[in-house]
Amino acid sequence: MSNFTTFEQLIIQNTISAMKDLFEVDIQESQITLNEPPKDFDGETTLVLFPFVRFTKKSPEETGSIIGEYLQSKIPFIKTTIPVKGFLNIAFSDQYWISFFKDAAILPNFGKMEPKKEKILIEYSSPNTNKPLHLGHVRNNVLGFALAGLLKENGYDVSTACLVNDRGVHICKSMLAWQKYGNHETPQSSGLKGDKLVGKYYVIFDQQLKIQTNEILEKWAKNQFDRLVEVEIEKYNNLVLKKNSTDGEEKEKIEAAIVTLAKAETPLMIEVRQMLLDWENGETAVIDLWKTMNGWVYEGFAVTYKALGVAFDKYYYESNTYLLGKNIVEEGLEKGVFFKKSDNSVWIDLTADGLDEKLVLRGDGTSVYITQDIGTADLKYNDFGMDKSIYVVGNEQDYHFKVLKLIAQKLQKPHADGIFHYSYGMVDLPSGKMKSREGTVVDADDLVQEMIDAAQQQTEELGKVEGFSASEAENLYRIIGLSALKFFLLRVDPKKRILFDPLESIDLHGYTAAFVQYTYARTQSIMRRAAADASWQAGFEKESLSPSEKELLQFIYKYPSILAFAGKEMNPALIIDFTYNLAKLYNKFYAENPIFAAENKEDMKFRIAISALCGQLIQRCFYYLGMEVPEKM
RNA sequence: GGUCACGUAGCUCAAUUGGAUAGAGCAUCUGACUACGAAUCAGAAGGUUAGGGGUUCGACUCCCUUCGCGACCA
Repeated sequence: MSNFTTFEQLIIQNTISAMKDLFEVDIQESQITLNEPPKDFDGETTLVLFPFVRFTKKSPEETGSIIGEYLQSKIPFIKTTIPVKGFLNIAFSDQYWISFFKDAAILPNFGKMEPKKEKILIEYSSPNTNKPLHLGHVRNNVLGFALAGLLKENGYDVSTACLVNDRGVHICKSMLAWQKYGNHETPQSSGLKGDKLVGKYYVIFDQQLKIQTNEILEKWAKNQFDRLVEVEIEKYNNLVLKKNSTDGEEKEKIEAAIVTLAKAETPLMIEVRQMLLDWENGETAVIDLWKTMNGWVYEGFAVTYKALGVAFDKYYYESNTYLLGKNIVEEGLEKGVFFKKSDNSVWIDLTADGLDEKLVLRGDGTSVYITQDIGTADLKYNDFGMDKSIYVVGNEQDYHFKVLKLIAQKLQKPHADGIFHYSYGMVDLPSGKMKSREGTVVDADDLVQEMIDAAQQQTEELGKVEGFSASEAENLYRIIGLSALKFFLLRVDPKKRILFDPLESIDLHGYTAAFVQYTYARTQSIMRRAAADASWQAGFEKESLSPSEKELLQFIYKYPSILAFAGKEMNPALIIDFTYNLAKLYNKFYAENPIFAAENKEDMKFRIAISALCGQLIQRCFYYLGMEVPEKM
C-alpha cells in the first residue's frame, strides 16, 4: 500500500487540520469517529460531528458544512459532503476507487501484515488415547488450525503443539478390558482402525463395570459387605437413610453418590487402580501393553488428522510431563505462594482473587491436573520462548485456566502473563448434548465421510462432474465436503456454543463453503478464457464505475482492516464472513456486468483483473483457514 | 450454595465493541437461463433484541433486577 492513502487517514488528518485552521483547536485522532453511512446514502464514510460542536460553538449541521467545505478543498477525491443532523456524510469519486485498485488491491499479498517479532505458541487438539476423536475435537482442530493461519497472516511467528493425554486411569480402562475380553484382537485381525479398536474396549469396560456395580449394590442392599471397612459401611448406610428421606433432584444426587461408592469397590476398578500403579512403577508387561495399544491409537489419529488436514510442529505427551510440576510446588512452598494442610496436601489460596482455595498436590504426594499444567507451561516456554501461549480448550475449563494463569503469576513465571485460554463453546446436537453413554457421540471419521458422501450426491445430481476423471471427481467431493464442515464450524463466534444440525451442515446453498467455492470456480472459468489474450494484465484505463463494480471495490478495500480486526479478536468467523460477502458481491457484479462482451476493451480488462483479484482473495482466505478451493465444480 | 457465560425473525447465525431505519442464510412466496457456469441473480414477507428499571445526545451492546438455559467450583 505504498503510495496509497486510505480514505480514513485522509479524512482524519484533514479534519484535524480543519479544526486547527478554522477554529484554532488541537484535537486528537481519538476524538474523531468515522462510521459507515446509512444504506440510502451513496457514500463511503460518515464523520460524527458531536465531539466538535463544543469547539465550534455552532449547530451540528453548520459545523458539518464548514468542515465539509474544508475537506472538499483539500481532498480532490471527495465528490460530495452532506451534513445530516450530527453526521457528515462523505462521498468519494470513482477515481478514488480505481486508484485504490491499481495502487493497492492489485499488489500481491494485499492485506497481509508485515512480520511481527511476537512469537505465539498455539496448543490445540489435546486428544485422549482411550477413544477416537469426535465432533467436539473436530471443532477444536478446525478452530486451532484456522487460528494459527489467521495469526500467521497477521504477521505473528506462530508455532503449534499438541498435548496428548496418553496416560491415566481412563487409558488403563481400555487396556484392562482388552486384556480381559480382547482375545488378542488387533487392528490387523479385526480390520478396525486402531483408535476405534481401543475405544471399543473402553466402552466394553464401562459396560462390564456397570454390571459389577449393580452386583455390588444388590449385595449391599442385603447387608453383604465383602471387603468394606467400617467407615465406608457407615457412609453407605447414612446415604441410604438420607436417600429415603428426600426426593427429586436431591434424591438423584444421593443415588449417584451411592453408585460412585459401589463402583470404587468393583473388582474391575480395583484392578484398574493396580494397573495404574504398575504403570507408574514401570512394570514391563503393563508398559508394553500400553505402548502397543497407544501405537494403534496413534496410527488411527494420523489418519483422522490427515483427513482433517491438520498438523502440529511439536507433540507433547503427558506420560513425559505428568511429574513435571512437583518441583515447582516445592519452589512455591518456599516462596510462600502455596501452603500445606495437616494431611500434607498442598494448596493455594485464591480467595483474594475472587476464587477459592485450590489443591495443587494431594496428601499422598500425587499430582492433580493443574500441577502438570504448571510444569508443562515451563517446558513449553523453554522449548519455544514464546511471548504468548494460547490454549485452545473448551469453555468448560474456564475456571481451570484462570487458576493456572493466577498460579503462574504468583510464582512470577516469565511466561505467566502470556498464558491465554482460547475458550470456545461446546458443540450441541439437536437432540441435546453429546453423551458417549447414550451413543449420541458423532465420530470424527464418520462425520467427514458423511460430508464427502453428501457432497458427492449433490454434485452428481447436478451433473457437475462431466469430463472429470474418477480421481478428480473424488478429490472434488473431498474438497467440497470437508470445507462444508469446516465452514459450518468456523462461521460462528468461537466463544459461542454451536448447534450442529447434520441436515443444515450438508446443505450447500446460502451461507456455505460451496457458495464461496462456486464463486471461485467462476472466476477461474473467466481466467481460463482470458488466458487467450493476456493484454488485460498490462492494466486498463477507466474513468467511472458501475454501481456493482464500485460496491465490490469498496468491499475489497475493507479486507486489510477485517484481517487485522479478526487477528486481534482471534476470530476466524470474521474472515469467513468476509469471503461469503465477497462472493456474494462478486456474483452480483458478475450478473450485472458483461465481461467478454463488455462495451469497450478497457472495461473488459478491468473486469478480468477484478475477477482475478476476487479469486485470489477467496483462495488465500480459505487456504489459511484450512480450506481448499476447486478450479471447477 | 457460589462463580462465569449465554438469551436477537419460525430455525441457524450477524451487527465494525455505545451510533442513524437491528442485517444474512435456511424454510415460505414472486420473478430471471438461445447469456462469461442458474451450486447463481433480483424481489416479497418475517422483530417490543427474554421481561422490568437505570446511565446519555444515542443502548442488542454498559449498570441493577427478575425469569430461562448451560458450564464450572466445594
